[in-house]
Amino acid sequence: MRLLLAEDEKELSKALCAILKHNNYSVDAVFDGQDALDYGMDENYDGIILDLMMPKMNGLDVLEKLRKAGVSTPVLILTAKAETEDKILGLDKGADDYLTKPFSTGELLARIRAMTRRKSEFTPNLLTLGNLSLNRETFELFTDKGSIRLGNKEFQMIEMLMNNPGRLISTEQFMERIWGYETEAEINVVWVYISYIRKKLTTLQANVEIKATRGVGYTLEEIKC
Amino acid sequence: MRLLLAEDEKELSKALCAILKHNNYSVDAVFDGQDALDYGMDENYDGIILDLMMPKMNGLDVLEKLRKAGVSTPVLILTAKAETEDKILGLDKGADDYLTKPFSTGELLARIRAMTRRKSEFTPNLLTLGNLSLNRETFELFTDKGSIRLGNKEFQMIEMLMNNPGRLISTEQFMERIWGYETEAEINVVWVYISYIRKKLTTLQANVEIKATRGVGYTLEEIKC
DNA sequence: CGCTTTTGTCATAATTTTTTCATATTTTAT
DNA sequence: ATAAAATATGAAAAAATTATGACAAAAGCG
Repeated sequence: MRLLLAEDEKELSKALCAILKHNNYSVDAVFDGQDALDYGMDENYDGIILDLMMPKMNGLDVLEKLRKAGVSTPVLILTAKAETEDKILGLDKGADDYLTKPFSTGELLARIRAMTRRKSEFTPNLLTLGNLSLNRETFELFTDKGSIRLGNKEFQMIEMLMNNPGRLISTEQFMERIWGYETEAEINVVWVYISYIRKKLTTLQANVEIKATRGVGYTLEEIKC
Repeated sequence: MRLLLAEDEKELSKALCAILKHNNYSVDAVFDGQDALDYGMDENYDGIILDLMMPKMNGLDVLEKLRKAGVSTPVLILTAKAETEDKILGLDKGADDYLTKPFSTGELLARIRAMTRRKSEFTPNLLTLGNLSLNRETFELFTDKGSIRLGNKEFQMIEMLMNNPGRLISTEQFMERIWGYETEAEINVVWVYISYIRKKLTTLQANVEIKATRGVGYTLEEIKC
C-alpha cells in the first residue's frame, strides 16, 4: 500500500511517516501544496493524507485541482482544530474523510484502512496467471508444486507484474511505485529482484516467465507449450 | 507513444528525453524553433512538448504556424519562470496545457498523460499492414506464423514504415529521426537494419515487403498475389 | 542481545544490440 | 555489355544492457 503524506510540520510528518511505515505502508512525504499536487497527479498512490494548512498551495486547492484533473485517489484531510467549515468544504470538493488534530494513531490507521477499503474490496485477494497464484494477504507465491513466502519488495514487484499480465512495465515504473521518487537506491535493485523472483518461479515450476525488453522493462507472460 | 521534444537547453533536453523514454515514450528531440516546426508538421506525433524560448523561432510562433497549417497534435508548453502573459498567449494560440519551469517529473508525466489521453483512446497500440502487426508496447512484430521481439532500432524503423505504408521514406529521414543529427553512425547502418527487418519479415512469412528506391529510400508495401 | 530475514551494493558474467567492415549483388548509364 | 554507383548481407567487433552470485548493511524477532 502506497500513501502520499502532505504535511508541512516536519516533526509531525516525521512521526506519521514512521508510524505508517511501521504499518507496512510505503510513504512519500511532501511538505507543501505544490509538491502534493505534483505527486498526487501521478495516480500512483492508494491514498493521500492531506493537511489543509500548507505553504505555496492550500490543501483544499490541491484537492480541487486533483479532482478536476480526474484523479480519483482517496483523500483523507487533516484539519487543525475544529474548523468545521473547512471540513465541509473539503468533503464537498471530493475528500473521502477528515481527521481533526490532534488525533490518535489508532484512529488515523483506522481511517486510512476504511478509506482504502472501498478500492481494495474490488481487488481480489488472490492473483492468478497460469498455474501461478499470489496470495496478497500472506505474501505467498504458490503453484501445485509448493509455496514460497516473499519479501516485501519481491511481493510488490510480482504483484505489479501479475496485475498487468502481458503488459510491459518499465524499470522506472517499478522504481517509482515501489521505491518512491526520492529513493537513493540504484536502478539495478530492480534487476536483482527480478532475478530473485525468477529463481522462485523456477523452483515452483511456474508456467509463466518474466521477459526483459532491453532498454525498457519487463513483461510477465504465460508460457504456452 | 511518440513525442516531439523541442527544448534548446541540451542538459534539460537530455534529462527529459531519458525520463520520457523510460516511461515508454519514443522521443524525438529538436533544439530550435525551426526544427520544431518542421518536425511538428509531420502530424506523426502523439504530443509536442514545446519550450517557448528557443533559437531561430519562438515557441509561440511555432505553435501558431502549426495550428494555422491545420496540425492538431496536442501541445504542452514549457515556460521559464512565471511569464504569465506567455502562458495566456500560448493557450490562446492553441496550446493544450502549460508547465512552468522548474517542474517535477511527476507533474510532467501527468500532464502528458492527460494531454494525450483523448487521442490515445482512439489510436490502438497495434500497427497493422496486411497480415503483419506491430505491438508498440512490447516491441513485438507478428503474423499468424509467430512473433519476434525487435530491438530498439529495428522497432523504430519498422514503426516509421508501418506508420506510412506505401509512402517513401528517405535514408536521411531514418537517420535524422532515429539516430539524430549529431550521430557518428554511417549511413549504411540503415541498410543493415533494413536487411535485418527483411529477414524477420521472411521468417514471419509476412505479405508485405520493403522496396528500395535507388538514390532515395524505402517503401513498405503489401504484396498482392 | 544474537539470530534470521530482508534489502541493497558491487563485481563479474552472460547476453543482446548496435555498428563497422568486407564482400557480393543489383541497377543504371553509357 | 560493361563500368560505376548504389544497395544487400554475412561476419564479427564494439558497446550497451541485463543477470546473477557473493557479500554487507539494516531491519525484524524471540
